[in-house]
Amino acid sequence: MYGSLINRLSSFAELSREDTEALQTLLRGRCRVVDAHQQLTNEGDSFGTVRFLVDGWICRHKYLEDGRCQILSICLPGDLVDLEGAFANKADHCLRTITNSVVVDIAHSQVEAILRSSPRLAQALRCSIGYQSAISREWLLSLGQRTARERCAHLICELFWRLRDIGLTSNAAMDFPLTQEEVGGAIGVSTVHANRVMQDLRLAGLIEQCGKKLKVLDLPLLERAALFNPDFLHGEQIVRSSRPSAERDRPSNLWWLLSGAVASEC
Amino acid sequence: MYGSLINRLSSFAELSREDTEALQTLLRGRCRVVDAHQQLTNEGDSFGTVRFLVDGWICRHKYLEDGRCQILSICLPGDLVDLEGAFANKADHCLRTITNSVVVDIAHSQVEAILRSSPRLAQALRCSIGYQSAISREWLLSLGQRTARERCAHLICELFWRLRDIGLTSNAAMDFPLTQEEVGGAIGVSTVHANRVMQDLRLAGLIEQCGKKLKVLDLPLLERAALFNPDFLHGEQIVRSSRPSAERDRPSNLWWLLSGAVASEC
DNA sequence: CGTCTATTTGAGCCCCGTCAAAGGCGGTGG
DNA sequence: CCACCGCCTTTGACGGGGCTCAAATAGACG
Repeated sequence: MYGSLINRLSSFAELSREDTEALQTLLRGRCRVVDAHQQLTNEGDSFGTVRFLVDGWICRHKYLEDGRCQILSICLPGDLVDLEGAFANKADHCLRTITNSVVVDIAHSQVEAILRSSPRLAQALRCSIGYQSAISREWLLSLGQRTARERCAHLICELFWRLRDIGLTSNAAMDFPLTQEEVGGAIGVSTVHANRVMQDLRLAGLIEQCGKKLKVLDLPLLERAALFNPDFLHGEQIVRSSRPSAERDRPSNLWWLLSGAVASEC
Repeated sequence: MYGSLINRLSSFAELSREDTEALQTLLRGRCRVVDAHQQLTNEGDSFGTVRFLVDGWICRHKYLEDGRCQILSICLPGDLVDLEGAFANKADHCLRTITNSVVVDIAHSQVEAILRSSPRLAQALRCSIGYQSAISREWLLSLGQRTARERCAHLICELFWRLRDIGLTSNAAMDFPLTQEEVGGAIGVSTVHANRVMQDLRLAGLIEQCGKKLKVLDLPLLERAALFNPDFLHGEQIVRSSRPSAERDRPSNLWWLLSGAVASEC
C-alpha cells in the first residue's frame, strides 16, 4: 500500500527498518480516498496539515482572474504535497486530483514527532523539497524557451523518469491519466494544440498511447526532442551514491543553519 | 550601506536593535563589489556559502543545450540569493549580475551563529524563502498563460512593488537596468518582441522610460494590463500585521518540524 | 570622433489560438 | 443488449501573436 511512498523517500536517504515501520504506523488507518477531479485545496486556504500523496496523481494549479489556468506541477505517489506550508501560511494556488487518489493528512505535531526520531527521514524530506524546486525551475525553462512540441516531450520524459524512480513503470510503459486539456494546462498551450503535438509525437514514432496508458517507443529520441537532461531529476540521488554516508548525513548547507536557529528557541 | 537589506528583512519579521546590529557586524568588511554582467555562479557549482545581495540587481538563469536561456528570477537588494543551498548540493542554474552589485558571501557556520542568536532573523529567512517561491509560481503562471504584453506589464509591476517594499522607489519612479534582451529572457520572448511590447506600454501611456529609469504613469491601468494581483507579493507581510507577535513567532508549520528533527541530532 | 552595444523598424513567415463541428468511447439507464 | 449522453479526441479553416533576418538609428564610452 505504501510502497511508492517508501520507494520515493528511500531514493533520497537510506531509510532504516525503523524508519519505514514508523512511517507505516503513522500512515496506517489515516488514508483518505479521493475521487478524480476533486478540488483538494483552494487559493487562500491555510496550511493546517502536511499531506502525503500515497497513491494517484494530483496537480497544483493557479488561476488568472479571467479564468486562464496554469498547472504548476504534477504530484506523483510518494510526493509531499504541501511543502509550501513550511514557508507560507496561506496557499496562493489550488490542488486538484487527476486520478482517484489516496492522501494522508498529518498534523504537524505528528510529523514533528516522527522526524525527531529519524534524521534520515528529515534528510529525505529536505531532498524532496530540493527535488521539487528543481522541477519547477525546469518548468520555467520549458515554458519560457521550449516550443510546444519540446515541452510536451519534456513533460512525458519527466513523468516517465519520475515514475520509473518509484517503480511505477514496466519497461517502457506507464500510466498517463492526463487529458489533453490537462497536458495543455501544464505546458501552456491550448487543448487543441496539445492534441496536435501529442499526435505529432505519436506519428514520429516516439510514443504510443492506448487509453490511459503511454508507451515510450524511443526514449533517446524522445529525450532529444525534449532537450531533456536526465540529470536534473537526480541531483539528490547522485549526491547520495557518490558520497560516504557519514558525510552525507552532515551536509554543509543552509538547512542545518536555519534549523539550528529555530531549535535554539525550543 | 545595508539599508535595503535591513529593510527587506524587516518586512518579514520585527527585527530588534540587536538583530540589525548583529547583521551589520556580520556584513561589515565582507562586502564584495562585482561589476555588471559578471557570471557569479555556473551550473554544477556547489553551494559553499550563503550569499546576500546587499546592493544591485542579479538574475538567476538556466540554459538549454542549444543556447536558449531563460531568466528564472531577478534578485533585488536584500534578497538571499543562494536559498537553494539549503535543499541541494549543486546548482542547476547560473547567477549573473545585471548591475554593479555588492554581495556578501558568508560561511555557513557564521550564518548559523547569527541565526542561533535570533529567532526573528530565522523567521525573516523563512519568509524570504516563501516569498521567492511565490514569485516563482507567479512566473510559471505568467509564462504559461499571460500574453507577452501582460507578462511584460506584470514584470514591471512585480519589480515596482518589490522595490517599493524596500524603499527604492521615489513616487512612481524606479531604477530599471534591464536591457530589452534581459526583459525578453525573463518573459520568454525574443529581444525584438520585448522591444515592441515595451514600446506598446509606453505608447499606451502606462510607463515612461528614460535611460535606466522607469516611471509608472498609471499604476492601476498597468496592473490591469498585467492581470496583476498585488496580494501575491505580500502574503507574508499580511500575516505579519494581522497577527499578534507571540503567535507569529510560533508558526505551526513544517519549518519547525523539520528543524526540530535535524536539531535532535546536534 | 569612432566603436560597441542597445534600441528601433520593416517584411515575411510560421507557430499556435480560436471557433466550429465531427467522430470516438465509456457509462448509465431502460 | 441497445440507445443515449457526456466527455474527450480529432480535424479543418482562419487569424493573429510572436519569431527571424536584416538593416538603420541612437546612446554610451573612451
